[in-house]
Amino acid sequence: MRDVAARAGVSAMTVSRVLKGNEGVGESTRQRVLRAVTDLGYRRNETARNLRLGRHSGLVGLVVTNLANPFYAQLALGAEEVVQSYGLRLVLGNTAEQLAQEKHLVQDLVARQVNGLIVVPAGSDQRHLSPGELEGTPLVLAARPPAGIEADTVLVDDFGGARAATARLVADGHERIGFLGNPPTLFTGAERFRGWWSALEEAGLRPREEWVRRGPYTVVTAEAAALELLGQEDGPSALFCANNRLTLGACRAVRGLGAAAAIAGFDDVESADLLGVPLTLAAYAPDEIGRRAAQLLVDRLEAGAATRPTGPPRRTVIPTLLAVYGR
Amino acid sequence: MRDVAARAGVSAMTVSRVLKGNEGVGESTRQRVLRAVTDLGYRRNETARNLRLGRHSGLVGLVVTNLANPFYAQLALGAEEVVQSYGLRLVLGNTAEQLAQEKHLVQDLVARQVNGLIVVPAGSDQRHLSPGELEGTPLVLAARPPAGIEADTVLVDDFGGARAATARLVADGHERIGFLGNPPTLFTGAERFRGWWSALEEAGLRPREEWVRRGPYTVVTAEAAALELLGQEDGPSALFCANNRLTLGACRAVRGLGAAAAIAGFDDVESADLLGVPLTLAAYAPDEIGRRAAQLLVDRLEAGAATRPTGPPRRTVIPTLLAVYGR
DNA sequence: CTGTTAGCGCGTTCAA
DNA sequence: TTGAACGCGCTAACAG
Repeated sequence: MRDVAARAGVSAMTVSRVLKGNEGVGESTRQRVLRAVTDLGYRRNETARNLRLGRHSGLVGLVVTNLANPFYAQLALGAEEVVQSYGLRLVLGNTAEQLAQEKHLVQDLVARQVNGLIVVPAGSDQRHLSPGELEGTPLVLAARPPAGIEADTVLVDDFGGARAATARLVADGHERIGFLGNPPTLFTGAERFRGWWSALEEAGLRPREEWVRRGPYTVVTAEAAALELLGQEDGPSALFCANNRLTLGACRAVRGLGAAAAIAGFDDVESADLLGVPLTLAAYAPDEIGRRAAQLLVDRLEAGAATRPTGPPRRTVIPTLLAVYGR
Repeated sequence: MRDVAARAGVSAMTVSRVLKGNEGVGESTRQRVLRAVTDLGYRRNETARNLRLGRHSGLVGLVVTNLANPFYAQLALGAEEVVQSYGLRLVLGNTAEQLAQEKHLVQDLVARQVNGLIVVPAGSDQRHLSPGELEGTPLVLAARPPAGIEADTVLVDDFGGARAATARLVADGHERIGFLGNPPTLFTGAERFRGWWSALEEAGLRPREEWVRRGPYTVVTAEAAALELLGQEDGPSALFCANNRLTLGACRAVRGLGAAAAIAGFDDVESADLLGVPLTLAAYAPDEIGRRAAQLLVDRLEAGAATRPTGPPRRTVIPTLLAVYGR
C-alpha cells in the first residue's frame, strides 16, 4: 500500500480510502491511485484488514461427519451458495464421526476467527459447542439436534418421513415389515425407528423386535443383515431402511434372493427405478439443509451486528416427499 | 494475551513463548501461564499471528466446478485429508463451470492470503491463473491440464481408460460401437474420444462419426441421445460413455428399449451390478486425485519455504482400472 | 479533500 | 530466563 501511495504521490491513507470506495476523495487523485494500483497489481491484504477492523475472518466453518457421502456434499453446496452471496467463504472440516476430531476442528476454526459455524455434530452430547467454548461464535447445527446446549438447528422430518414410507408399505398390503437402521444413540436413528413403529401401530400391526436390526452399517453389512431377515421362515415380506446405504444393501439382498420383497427407505437413491426392486423412499433435498442452515447463520450474524441479544434458538424442519419407484 | 500475562504476573512475551512451546522458559512460570490460559479460556488470535509471521493464512483454496457431483466431493475429501495433516484448512469454492465465477473466486482467495490453490479449471484457457495474476500463490490443477500457463497438475488417464474400456467391448465381440461424450473443448472430452477412436482403429474397426454424440449432457438428455443411437436400423450394438452421467443415461435407454446392448464407460458408478446392463467401466478413485494434488501443493509450499526456485511443473497421471459388471 | 497519529494482537530482536 | 521496543498491513479518529 505504501508503494502504491508513493507511486501515486499520496499517503497510504488516501489509497485506503480509494480502495474502500470512500466519498471524500478528489477525482484526479482517485484516478492516480487507481492507476498505481493496476500498474503495481496491488491487492489489499485481507489478513491485516481483518485484524485492524477487529472483525472476523469473513469465513464460515462447515464441519461435517463424512464428506464422501453425497448427502453432505450437497449440504455443503447449498451452504456455499448462500454464504457466498453474503461475501463469505466456507472453510471445510471433516470429522469422520470422531468426536475428538470435531472438538479439535471447532477450536481451530474459532481461533481462525470464523464468523460462524455450521456443524453436523458427531456425538450425542454437544456441550463442547456451548457459546462459552466457542467464544460466542454463532453456531447452527445441521441434520442432528442439539443436546446439552441451545442452538439454531435445521432438521429433516425423520419421524414423519419414516412413518409415511412405512405406511405406504402397509397400504400396499404388507403386514410383516422389518426395520434396518442406525444405532438408537444417533438422533436420526431413534426418530426413524419411532416413525416405523408408529406406522405399524397406527395400522393395528405389532412391531416385532426380532425383525429389527440396528448398527453402524455399510452397504455390505446391511446386505448381510437384510439377507438374514428376509431369509427367515415366516420372516418379513418388506423392510424399512433408515438411510440410503441400508436401502442399497437391502436391494442387493432382494436381488440376490430373487425375492419379491418390497423396500421402503429414508433418503433418495439415484437411479432407484433401475434397481429392479419395488422402492418407496422418503426423499428430500440435502442442499436445502445447507441453504437453510447458512441462512439461519447469516441472519444471526446480521442481527448480532445490530443489537446484542439476538433472540431464542430457532429450529427448522425440512419435510420429506414420498418417491415411488419400480412398480 | 495481555490479560493472561497480567494474571500470570509475566509479560505478554512470556505468554507467547509458552504458547509456542519455546525452550527458554522456567518451569514454574510456564505452569502459571498455562493456568492463566485455561482459567481465562484464552486462545491465540490466528489472524494477528498470520499477519505478524508474514506468512499466509494457513488456508488452501479448493475451487471445483460442481460440488454436487460426488466425484468432486471425493476429491475434496482426499485433499482435506492431506492438507489437514499439515495443519492447513481447506476453503471451498464452487464455480458451477462459470469462468467468471472462477476468476472472481480465485482473486478473492488470493486476497485472503491462501497458502496455495487447487483448482479444477472451468474454461479452456487458464491465463488468469498465471503466477502474476496469483501473486505467486502456488497452484495445482486437478482433473484438467493447464492451457496457456505452466502448473503442477494431477490428471486421470483419460485416454488409456477410454481405450481399455472400448477395447473390452471389442474383445466381447462388438464391432459397432458408438460414442456418447463431452464436447471436445473439454480436455477430458477430447482425450476420451481419442481413446475410443484408438481402440477401434487398433482392432481394425472404422470409427463412425454418425454414431458419435457429444454435448453437455445430463442423465436425461444422455438417455435421449442413447435411445436415438441404439434405436437406429443397423445402429451400434454397444456404446462407450465418457462419464458417469452419460453411463447412467445410456443404461436407462438400454433398459427402456429392452435391448441387449452393452455399455462401457468412464468413471465408476455405484451399484453398477444392480442396473441389469452389461457394464465395463474405467474406474479410479477420485479422492486420490485430491490427495495427490494436495501433496503436490504441500511439497511446493515446503520447497518454497527453503529456497526460491522450486523446480519445473510436475504432472501426475492416475491410472484407471477396468471394472466389469452385470455379466 | 488529504495527511498524521495510533494501535488491532502477535512475535522478532535485542538488551537486561 | 525474562522484558521492552518495534513493526507486520491496514484503517478510525482526528488534525489541517
